[in-house]
Amino acid sequence: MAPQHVVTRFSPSPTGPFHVGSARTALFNYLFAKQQGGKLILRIEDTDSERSKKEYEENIIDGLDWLGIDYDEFYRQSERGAVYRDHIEKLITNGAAYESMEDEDGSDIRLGGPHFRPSVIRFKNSGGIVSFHDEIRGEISFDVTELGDFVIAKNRETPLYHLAVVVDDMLMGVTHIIRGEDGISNTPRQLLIARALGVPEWRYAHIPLILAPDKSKLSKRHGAVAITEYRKQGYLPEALVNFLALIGWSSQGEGEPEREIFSLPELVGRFNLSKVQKSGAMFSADKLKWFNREYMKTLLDDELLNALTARMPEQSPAILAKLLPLIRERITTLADTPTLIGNGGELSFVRNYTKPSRALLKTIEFLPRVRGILEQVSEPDFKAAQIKERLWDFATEKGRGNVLWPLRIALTGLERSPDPFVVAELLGKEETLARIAYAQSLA
RNA sequence: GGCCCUAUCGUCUAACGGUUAGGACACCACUCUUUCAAGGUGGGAACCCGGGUUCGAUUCCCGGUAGGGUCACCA
Repeated sequence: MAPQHVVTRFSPSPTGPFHVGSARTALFNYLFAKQQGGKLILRIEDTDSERSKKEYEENIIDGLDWLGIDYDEFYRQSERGAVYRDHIEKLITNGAAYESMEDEDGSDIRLGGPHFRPSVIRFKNSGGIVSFHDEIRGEISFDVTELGDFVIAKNRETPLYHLAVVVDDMLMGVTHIIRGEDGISNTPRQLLIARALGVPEWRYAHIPLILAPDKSKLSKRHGAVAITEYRKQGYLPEALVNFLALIGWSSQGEGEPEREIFSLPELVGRFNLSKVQKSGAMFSADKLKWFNREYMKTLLDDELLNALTARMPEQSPAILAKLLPLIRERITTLADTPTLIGNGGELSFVRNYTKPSRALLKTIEFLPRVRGILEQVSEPDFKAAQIKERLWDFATEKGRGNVLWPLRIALTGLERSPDPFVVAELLGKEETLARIAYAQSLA
């Protein structure tokens, strides 16, 4: 048999914002396809014109782009009406489907009355056991008898989900169907249709669902689920991708170094369907934060600065640049920065001087001496390390708590802030001396 | 409820019959710093239960229990 080119597809329905669960499904499809040297198809399943919205389609496309998941082909089911129509005809012609005038209970639906409904197209189901191989779970079988003659199209023009999916997967040359675990129960119906159409079967892989803290399927009511939301919250796409890849999949194994940080290309290299977990996994916001921090550490200074200034155009880039090292070690996401430099924030002292309260200062006894020492430090030497060196012995002699704490409070007025040496450098000699003098006067 | 899937620290996971059951996140302690953050060091913490199979089961099989998914003229 000739080697078959791998084709996977990600097929969201645009009925809501791009969800982290969908994003992970998309990612797994991408990783597998790329690794196999195959292609990924993005197929918008918008046959339900009532619920499908253009804005959601855009949201999905933008989200994929932001995450760096690119695809090779794009389709929209709403534009493929003729294709489905032909296959509905074909199924009716070869006797696999029929136009049904009866309701589930067998009553004729054309007779009018309060329950009048138009006729539908049903699949003629002869029952029996249908089984398939799942790459992750192994053999799965269903008794399809109970499914009855299920509906595959509203009429000769309008396909329903199962039919559209099967026709598309067939025509688009899909080889591997990688989707959420909730698709397992759809599989037998689709397989029945596929057999009637004479499709060689696909390889299936049903990946576990992402669970909320209460172990139910993750949804809106559990907080942020939209990719857009994470973007807004200042997460880096690389961090989100890395995190998502490691929910329900692990590269760890015999001989593998125990590592968790992987770039997208590295993930492509290591991905393996058979190492995908069988059980659902909870979404851990803490772990995501950790990944984000790890990725932020790797940002170069100017990259971080650019990201920050883009988010806070009203903020002076000069101040941002000055505070960068301090911001860097304090933020989890880019969005944390405004609270840090905003009023009352740990780094707010550069722009606003909060008047130190007497109680917070504790003692001002040594402030004059401190000021005296700092006056001796030359302008070019007014750096954290030098300032610390000059002050250290005196502080140690008098008790560091008695010297350093009041100094820091005098300079910032804040209960929490970076250490006094760094603060002094940031403020500059003149401002530092002025603030100390002011604090002294508070007695 | 029927059908289907699943079951290792609180969470994400490693292990593919014999291990002191490993790592990461979170947590706690200590350290650095008399603040905060970051850093460093250390610690507590798991094989759902019951039967088999086997010299030996976390690992294989069966049952139970629990959790999840799905039961549309939605996708």
